[in-house]
This record gives sequence, C-alpha cells and structure tokens, in this order.
Amino acid sequence: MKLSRPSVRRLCMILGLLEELEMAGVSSISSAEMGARIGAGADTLRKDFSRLGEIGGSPLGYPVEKLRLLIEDSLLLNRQRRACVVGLGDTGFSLLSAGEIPAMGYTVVAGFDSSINRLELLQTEIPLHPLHEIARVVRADKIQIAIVTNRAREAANRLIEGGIQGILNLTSAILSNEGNPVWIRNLGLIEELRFLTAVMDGSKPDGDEPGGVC
Amino acid sequence: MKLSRPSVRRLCMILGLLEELEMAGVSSISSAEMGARIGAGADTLRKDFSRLGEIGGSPLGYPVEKLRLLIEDSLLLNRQRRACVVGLGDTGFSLLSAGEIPAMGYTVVAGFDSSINRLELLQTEIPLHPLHEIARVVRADKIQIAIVTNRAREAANRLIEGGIQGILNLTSAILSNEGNPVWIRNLGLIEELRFLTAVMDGSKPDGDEPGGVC
DNA sequence: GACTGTGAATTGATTCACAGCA
DNA sequence: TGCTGTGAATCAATTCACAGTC
Repeated sequence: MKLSRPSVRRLCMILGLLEELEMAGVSSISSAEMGARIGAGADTLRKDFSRLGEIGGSPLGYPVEKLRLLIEDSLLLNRQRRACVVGLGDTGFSLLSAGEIPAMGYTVVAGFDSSINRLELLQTEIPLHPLHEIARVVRADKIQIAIVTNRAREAANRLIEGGIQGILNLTSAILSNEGNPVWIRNLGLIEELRFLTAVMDGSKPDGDEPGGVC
Repeated sequence: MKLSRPSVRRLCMILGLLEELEMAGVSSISSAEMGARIGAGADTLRKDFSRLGEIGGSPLGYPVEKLRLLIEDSLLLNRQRRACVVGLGDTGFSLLSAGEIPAMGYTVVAGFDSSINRLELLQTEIPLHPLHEIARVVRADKIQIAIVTNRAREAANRLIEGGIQGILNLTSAILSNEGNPVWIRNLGLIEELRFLTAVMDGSKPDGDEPGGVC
C-alpha cells in the first residue's frame, strides 16, 4: 500500500492525538474534530484512513482505540525500535533519562558524547560511549535510529558507517544522505522557528485565516 | 506575493544551508546541489526562487549571499523578534542560555516555569516568571513567539490570552488554535520519530530510493 | 558548457458531492 | 440525523523541456 508523505505525517499526528484521547477516556471522535485539531480537512483525513482499510465509523465518529491500532499496524509502529542518542548535553541527556520514549516504541540502548569527562560524570543505566565508538556500537547493538543533538556532521558519518537506518537531527546543521541508504530528518530549532514566523507573517494580509496549525 | 506552504518550508531550509555555506566561505552553489542537500528537486527550488524576484544566476550557480538576503527579505526574516520560553527544564533552560538564537533573529526576553523553586534557583540574566504571569508579561513585553517545552495546554491558553502570535510546541501534546488568531507548530519528538520511522519502513519495499531527506 | 528561468505538461493531493449506514 | 466512505472534479505542486544567459 502506497501512502503519500503528507498522509503519513498526518497519520503520525493523529496517532498522537488518539493516544491523548484514549488516556482521557474518549472513545470516539469525528473526522471534523480531528481535522480541526491537527490542521487538516475532514475529507483529507477520511481519505487517509480509508486507504488503511475498513474501520467502521458510526454517527459518533471513529472508534478511538480501533483507529489507533489500525494506524499503528499500517505504519509498522507497533514494534519496539532500538535507538541511540548522540550528544549528551542538556537536550541529549534528558532524552536518555526520559521514561516517555520507551513506552512509545523506542528504546534508547546507547548514548554517545565527545567528552570522555562527561561520559564518566553522567549517572545513567544506559551504556555510554565516546563518539569514535559509534559505528561499532550501532552495528553490534543493531541500532536502527539515532537522535543527534551535537556534532551532527561527524556523528552522521559514523552512524552511516555503522549502518544506521534513520537519523533525527535536532541540530541546526543540515544533513543529507549523500547517496547512502539512510533516511534523515532535519529538525533544527532555528529553521522551525523561522518557518513558523514566515507562515505567521505571510498569513496576515489575508483576513481569512488569522491563525491555524502548521 | 503568495508562497505555498511547502515552498516556505524549503526556503527556510535553504536559508539555513546558505548560512552554513557562507560561514564556510562558499560563494556560489547550484540548484541541483542545494536540492540534494535538503531533499528537493532542482527545478522545484529554481521555481521557489524565481517567485521571489531576480537573482542572476551564473554557470557557477546562485550567489550565496545574495540569495540568502533575498530569502530573508521575502520571508520577513530580516528583523529581530521577541520570544519567550515556557518550561525551564533541561531543554527550556538550554534555550534561555543558548547564544545561538539571538544571532538568528530571535531574542529571548522572558522565561516561565511552574516551579517557584526552580525560578529562584536558575542563574540567568533573562527575567523569569511563574506561569500565571504569562498573559501579563507577553502583553507588556510585546512577545510574539513562544517556545513551549512543558505544560503545553495550560501555557497555550495563557499565551493566547496575552495575544501571542506564534507557538512552537516542543511537547508531545497536540495543540490547536481553536479559532484564536495564533499560529501553532506542533513538534513533538515522538511524533517526529514516528514519522521518520514510517518513512524509513515505507520506502524499503521499493529499491529505488533507499534513503533520503524527509 | 553549465547553469538559470519559466511556460507547458503532468502528476499528485485536496475538496466536493453524495450514496450508504448506524 | 450525523457521520463515514469514495468516485469525480478541482486545485495545487512538481517535473519536463527548452530558450536564454554568463
């Protein structure tokens, strides 16, 4: 089944929303409501869902749990993945210790930092290594995904060497795969701030949509 | 001039790339090279640029500095914005102290946290306040943009009450504007990890693009 | 020769409209 | 009645193709 990139992004958002709703005890929700929440049209969402198979909506909307499971299965998000964190500054270290990630399908099995000093200082149960160990550890521990918070370029080279499948780059450096079999997502804070700002200002002239989700 | 959402996103990425290149002393670059870097087609980029006005490319490609300035001007990213940070945990606090943001067009003029205790503990030159002060401070300091790292829902309500224009939500909660004149960008780590994972796995069957930038 | 700039063609995604269902 | 599910139509974005430029 072929899902478009925008469709996949929406489904991931909806998945997060459904988890929230489920936690809050909501058992059904309409496509219109979901659309308003994530900034998409109701039709668009219904089309997204219909590509995944039969769900069985009712006049109350979609059954929250069933829809969640369907999306998880379709996107293969129903398995646990092995991840690592590169760069153990404030951001990186908080990812290591965050209990949230494992519950959501990702287990952090290694941390890396350039400073031997910091590696010795940090208190954690997750094995830590210096940067030059990246390729070896990624290969040995079968790590599929890396979250990079520092020294992105160097980290990426070593991660790729180790055969990583995906890199979530939280650095403002812009990484590209350069022909390697790896998927990269660049999520620099500055770029995202700028995008938000540009959308904000670009929408002011028109009075039709003085706000929204982007 | 009307720029499409995808076009704006690409231009923000290119802007980051151009800054990198400029810092590295590169003075020109082709659309093909840029496309490869950010994961877009060369044609697509040329069309994006052409909507902004005349640039004057040469057989060497586009002049880096001139293109950067053109994008900054077109997207109104050439002015300084006043921002605040809500939630002063690891992530939030590192944003306060980061020297990077001001240089890039954003000045952090206030920080907020729910814990009075932490507010007193933290060492910073930026004024800190408890959450219930948000609306007042946002209004008084004319803050346009907020970066939220905690208690997203509560924060958003107060920010909107204070007349904020944009919210960059780094929390896994999914915020919506609910009719208010505010732009919201939800960038939960989990959602982004999932998106990357789904793209990764979704692309494996085909052998044609075993990797890329998404 | 190598690249940009841009109409034309194409592809792709969203919206519309309505039939089907609980 | 209020919602889903989906072909058909519309709209938007990307890719193609090539003329123009340094």
